Amino acid sequence: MSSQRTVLVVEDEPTIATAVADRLRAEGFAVHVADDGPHAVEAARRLRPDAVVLDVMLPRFDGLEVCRRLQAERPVPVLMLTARDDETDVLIGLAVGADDYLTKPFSMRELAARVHALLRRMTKIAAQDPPIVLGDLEISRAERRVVRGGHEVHLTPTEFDLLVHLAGRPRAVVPRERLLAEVWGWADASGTRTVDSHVKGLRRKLGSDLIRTVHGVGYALEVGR
Amino acid sequence: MSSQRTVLVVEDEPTIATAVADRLRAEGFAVHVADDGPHAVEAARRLRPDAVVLDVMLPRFDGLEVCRRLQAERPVPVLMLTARDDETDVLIGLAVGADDYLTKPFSMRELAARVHALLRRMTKIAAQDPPIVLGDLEISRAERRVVRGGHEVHLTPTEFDLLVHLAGRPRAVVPRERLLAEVWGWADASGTRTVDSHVKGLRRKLGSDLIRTVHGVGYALEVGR
DNA sequence: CGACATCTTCACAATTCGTTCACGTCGCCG
DNA sequence: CGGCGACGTGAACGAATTGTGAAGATGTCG
Repeated sequence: MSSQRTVLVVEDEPTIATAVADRLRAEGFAVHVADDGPHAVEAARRLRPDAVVLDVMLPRFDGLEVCRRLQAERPVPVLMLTARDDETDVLIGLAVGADDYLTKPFSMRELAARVHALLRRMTKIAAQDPPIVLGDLEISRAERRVVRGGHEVHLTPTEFDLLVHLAGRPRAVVPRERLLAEVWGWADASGTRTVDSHVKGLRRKLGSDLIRTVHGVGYALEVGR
Repeated sequence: MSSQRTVLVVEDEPTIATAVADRLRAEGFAVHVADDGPHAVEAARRLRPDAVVLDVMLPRFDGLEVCRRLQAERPVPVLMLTARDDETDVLIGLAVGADDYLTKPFSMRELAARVHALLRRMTKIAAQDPPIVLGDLEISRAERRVVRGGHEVHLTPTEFDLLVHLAGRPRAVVPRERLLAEVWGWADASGTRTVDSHVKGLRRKLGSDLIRTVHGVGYALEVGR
């Protein structure tokens, strides 16, 4: 249950990156490092880290842009590293969704403390974010776990996101296009069977009665009120 | 938020469209862009967005016309973008069902704030679009389900859409030409028996007393008040 | 590197749906 | 009352949509 937390460090300066990564690993985190904007967004998408440590100055596109994109895809706590004590950076950073900031130079001790604080704060918020209970189906978004009929079911990340989106409007039909947009971030909905594939997975794991298909439109979650 | 919100942006100017879309994505919305009137109506039908950001000036037919058609199909909050501070536009916009408006030039920040406000307001007012209840007939558009006399009846997509359009004006005669236009999107109403065919299906499934034929004109839903 | 998990696509089968056709019936009008 | 056009109906065809198993690609982890 208290599974290891994952932190994504986005920093192009190898010296700093290594130092930060080592310290956070010593604190018990699983750490991944990305060295520019595109890599960071990419890595976050795959990794779904519990927190991101983000340098403002980066190759390709900067930390602010990264932050904006991360928040657009999935809310994630961000600790921003600013080079100078420039209030502008800080304000902009907070505007695009950063949750805390640290001015270089900073001590590793302080960094670790901030990351811990960030995660504590976030898990508190997540804990207030109540599980979705629909009949005999229970979805905990904070823990990303699903229970049906009393026992836990393992879902892949995509399956989980899909289920959450369907559960957001219980019994209502969610168009495939909309699922593609919200879960996958795709604009083009033609010629792909991805949604169907994952619905198949959900039905296999959760029972074939859970998801109703509405021909020509989309899918709907069928649950007791 | 329980589930991500989808916004449809209707704007033919690529620069503005991109800027608006990016900002809204950064705010956590799933965004789709349509670049003219027909595309907008089409996209809204498939996507069922939670809100629409709509430019008044558009190719093919203008924003007001789009707004009118959207409201005719399904109530959806609309934020209208007007080029100049012309009160006429604003008044007409509000008349055809827009819920708020913004005069160009506007800041992205303001746009985002308006969209958020729109959704907050709307979710409070209409938690869900309520089912249509007509005598012993119950139609849930969100679930795309129909119940008559207490038990559920399965309708095909076209049958369902047809029924909804008839139920939109209970007891009134809806001309076939109008049905063809609204349900099928056909301009040409001659030489086809498609409407009749689907009315047949509805009568078979829901009872022959439900739909009255008005010779030479169209059909009407006959239901208790 | 090799085992494993995940995501997406592909090809094929099964199902569902839409439209038209042919023909019988009905209603309006002179 | 007779005719003509509109409507009802069942069948049937093709088209579109979905279910499904498996393969390929990619990435993760030890």
